[in-house]
Amino acid sequence: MPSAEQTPAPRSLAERLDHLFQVIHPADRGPFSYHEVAQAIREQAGTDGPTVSHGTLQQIRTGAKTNPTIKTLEAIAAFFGVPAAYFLDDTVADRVDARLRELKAAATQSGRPVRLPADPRQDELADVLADSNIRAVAFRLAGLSPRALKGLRAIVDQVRAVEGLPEVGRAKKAS
Amino acid sequence: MPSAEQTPAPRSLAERLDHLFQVIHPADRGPFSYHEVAQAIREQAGTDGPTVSHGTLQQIRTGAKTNPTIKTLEAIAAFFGVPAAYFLDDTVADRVDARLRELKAAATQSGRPVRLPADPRQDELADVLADSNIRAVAFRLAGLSPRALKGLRAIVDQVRAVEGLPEVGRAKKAS
DNA sequence: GTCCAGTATCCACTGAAGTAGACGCAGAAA
DNA sequence: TTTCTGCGTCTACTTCAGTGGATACTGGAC
Repeated sequence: MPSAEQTPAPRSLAERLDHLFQVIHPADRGPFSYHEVAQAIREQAGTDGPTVSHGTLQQIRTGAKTNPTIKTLEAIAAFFGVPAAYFLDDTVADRVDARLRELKAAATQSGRPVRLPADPRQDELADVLADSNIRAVAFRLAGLSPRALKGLRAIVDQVRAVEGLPEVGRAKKAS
Repeated sequence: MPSAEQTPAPRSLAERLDHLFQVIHPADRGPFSYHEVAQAIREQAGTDGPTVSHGTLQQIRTGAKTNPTIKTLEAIAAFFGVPAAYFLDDTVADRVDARLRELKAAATQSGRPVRLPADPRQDELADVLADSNIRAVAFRLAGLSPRALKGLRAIVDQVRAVEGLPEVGRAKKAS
């Protein structure tokens, strides 16, 4: 039952970031570019939050820099919607990767949401934010009591109805 | 599941390191000194591992430096026997602190120094196994609008607060 | 073919993290 | 008392993480 992941090799920081780039991206296109991520982090952070340059992203991903500061790490993690501990802790990394697979499967099942036909580039941005927000919610579920989760499930079902989304059959259980 | 801890959870990096200094030390004496920790890390690491100077320890603990590199963090965490994610992730920090309290209570009776030889992350396996309810919610998130997801995130955060769970996400609140 | 927009990579520069020595201040021993 | 030892703090210096512009490459539009 614990779909035992057998990626035994303790992956390096570069490999972990590369993995995020490969796995997390809009469904209808390829991975993010360094400039994209850097700019998104810059906008999302505003004035208070930490930012990361495209150069730093490239250097960390390619292994040229192996010892970033925690603020850099947190900024990157926040963009991809994963806890910063993902880069430091094998256990956290495995759990996150497992959940990422679940979310990816769920997203492909429900199909792409239809969005306003505005600027196609903004459409992609909205897609990205959606994925990121899903992860933000999903990670917050850990530790909640079954009772609370049941209540939340009902709430989400109601929200789905409001937004005109189909019901989720409980038979869906992509292993 | 962790009983709702009421202790004032250390939040900032400085507070967390200070907490480790206060909690983890030989039973028959006071806390470690910076020089002690620095030298112990130096010896324990040998030639390959990362080291930390006494100045760095003091600066981080007092808040003079708030953005260390991950190798510095890992070296400190290794000495105190806690996962490096302790400094970044509230959930990990709470779990470790709970375990530390247990060990301290047991150690003060037996007169042994407080250490963390065991892996404090084994508890997370239970969380993973209890994920069926989480999956049920997560599946329903796919396709929802960013606006709805943001609202749900707030709801989940409130539920977490009600159940005494720590906040999720970037723990940093750079003053 | 020529542009052009977007990409990854490289690299000189800036600034902050890390270092290690100096300093002052305790408390204990002589 | 003085001396010594060990402590935390401070700080000049070194090192390297982070930045951002330059560069070259690619694929598509014309």
